[in-house]
Amino acid sequence: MARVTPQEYVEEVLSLVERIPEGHVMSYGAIADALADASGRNSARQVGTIMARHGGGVPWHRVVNSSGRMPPGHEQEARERLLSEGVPLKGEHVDMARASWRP
DNA sequence: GGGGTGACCCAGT
DNA sequence: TACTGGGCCACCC
Repeated sequence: MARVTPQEYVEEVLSLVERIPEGHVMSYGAIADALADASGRNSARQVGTIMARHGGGVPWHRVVNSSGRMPPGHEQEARERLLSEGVPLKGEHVDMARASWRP
């Protein structure tokens, strides 16, 4: 029983992404877990798809996978932005141990 | 109506 | 953290 429409779920995800403080990042799973009850479904994969389709208006570079890996095709851009915000990077991936953030 | 795809995750090694 | 294998579910053809 979906309490919110898919569009509202997208808005929830984008809203949470905008809430991520500078210098920190959040994993897709963490976002899905934080909004799990908002729609009754929890799948990091759906969050990733949402970001791919509607992440153009939010700091998508602050969202990475659990390994600290960046979205394919935007790795360099994400790396530059994270570095500019002071996010601890470890080579080509984010240092989750220090950058991971939780609402 | 059926099948493949993907900005992923977890457990075990 | 890294690598492998298996699972999950909305979206697209």
